[in-house]
Amino acid sequence: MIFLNFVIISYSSINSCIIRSDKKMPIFHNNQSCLNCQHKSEIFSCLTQGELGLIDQNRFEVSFKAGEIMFKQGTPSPHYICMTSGLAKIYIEGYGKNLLLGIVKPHDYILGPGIYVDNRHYFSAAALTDSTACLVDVNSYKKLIRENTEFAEEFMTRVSKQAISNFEQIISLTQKQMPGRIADALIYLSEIVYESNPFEMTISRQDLADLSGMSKESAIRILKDFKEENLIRIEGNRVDILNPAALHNISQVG
Amino acid sequence: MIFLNFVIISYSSINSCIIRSDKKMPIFHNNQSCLNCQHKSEIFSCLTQGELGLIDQNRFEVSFKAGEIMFKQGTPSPHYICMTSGLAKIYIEGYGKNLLLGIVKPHDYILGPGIYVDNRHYFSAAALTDSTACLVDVNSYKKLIRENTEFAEEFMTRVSKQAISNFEQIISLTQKQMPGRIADALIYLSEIVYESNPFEMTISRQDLADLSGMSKESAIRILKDFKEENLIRIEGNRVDILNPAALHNISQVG
DNA sequence: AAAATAGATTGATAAAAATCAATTAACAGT
DNA sequence: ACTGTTAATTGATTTTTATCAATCTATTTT
Repeated sequence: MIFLNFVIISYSSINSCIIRSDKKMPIFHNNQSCLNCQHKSEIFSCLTQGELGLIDQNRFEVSFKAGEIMFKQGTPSPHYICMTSGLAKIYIEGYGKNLLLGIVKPHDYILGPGIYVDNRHYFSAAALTDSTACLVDVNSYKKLIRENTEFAEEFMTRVSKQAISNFEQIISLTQKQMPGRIADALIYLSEIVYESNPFEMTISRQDLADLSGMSKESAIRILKDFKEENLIRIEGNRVDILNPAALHNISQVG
Repeated sequence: MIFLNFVIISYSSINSCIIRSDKKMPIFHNNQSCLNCQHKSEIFSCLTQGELGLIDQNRFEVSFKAGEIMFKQGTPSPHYICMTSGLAKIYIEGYGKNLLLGIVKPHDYILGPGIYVDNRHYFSAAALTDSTACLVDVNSYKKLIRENTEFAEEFMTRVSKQAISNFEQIISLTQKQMPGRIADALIYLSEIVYESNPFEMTISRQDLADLSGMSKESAIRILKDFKEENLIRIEGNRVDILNPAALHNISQVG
């Protein structure tokens, strides 16, 4: 019981930290090293060249096809994951259904509380689109946290910011009615995940429902209601938020 | 959006870290220092005498009457709180109603994600019974995290363990039906908070409802059902779990 | 002891949301 | 183009849960 979580989906991160050329592994689209990576998260600017090299030497890149499971709740977690392309969902497998915790994209990395407890995953991840990601040894990350105070402090700050937005999510799921929760999900997708409006929704209706803590039929009905109220327009997977102010209002009212 | 939280209610902590004698403040029942405190949380065993002294010099003790608010969501948070006697509830003030995140007792301390972000509280705390607590300067804690690697690592571990149990709470609230959630709450109260069976429930029905994410009427009805099924016995505030196995089963089934 | 107050309980009802069943649409493979 | 498969949609219905109103109980105040 009790509440209040931890780490996990960073707002941004090492990115383009692509492939280390290794003859035995398939070669991907880019094989630069972390050292000259152009899209590093600010948190990594705390690191020396040597420290970045440590990360670089303990990573490898994999690709996932849409729908593939990246890791599964309960399994050992020797790596954290930096998304380099595509989207993935993070979800808890609960009683019969899933709770979608969030969606990660390039610039995000995935790190769970298990790394400081028993090195197991406490949630699952699956690719939503064809994706590539760097898998980095967790111990090298923990080593940096131990040895670089600035890095550790920045990490704590990111974890904390995450925690604060999580509170909002908990309140949304437990205290808002379905329209409010769907409004929150649409705002999240538009403003945080796809960063555009209109946007192409690459998640299924079931995923949207899992993100909002309801059945997929209910999620579809709320979307329909919003459509009829001219709050949004939907054509296939293209979602256009016509009235963002009203949507934010629905989010507030619950 | 997204999820997954942070810090906050530690499983155990500095305790009996009672009053520093200060003529200008009311004197409480004990004025030993942290240095010879008999009930320190294991995490503080990482600290040197000097480090403990730092905590000792930056704390003071207050008492709260039952029902009094200890701090309020949104206000600045210059201290973290070590409970030294009594019980307190931690809750988020949501849309019209509260979500009770957990109950703290002596050996617990309260620390929120705000300390690494904007030094504000993201939840409120109120005394459930007459209580005493040490308020300790947050910066001295953060300083220790920065300077003592072992302490920092232990802190991360505690935060992570907390996070893991939080996942269970999120799943309970979002995926279980009312009987499952009340079962979880009763198990939490018996096994974690009061550590006894039967136990004297010092929280109100409204608090129980807030802890389980439902209306107080619904909480009462589920208790009645459990009583009629001979799972529990209730006399006033005394709760006796007659069939813990069945209660755990209800928790599992949802 | 009587009155006042707040909390607990109960029943009746309404609202919210899930489930079930069926249909339609989209799409991959042949 | 046809077939099979999966996802999306819709309507009908049931289940779950909240709300409302009233009563009861315990406790405190006078």
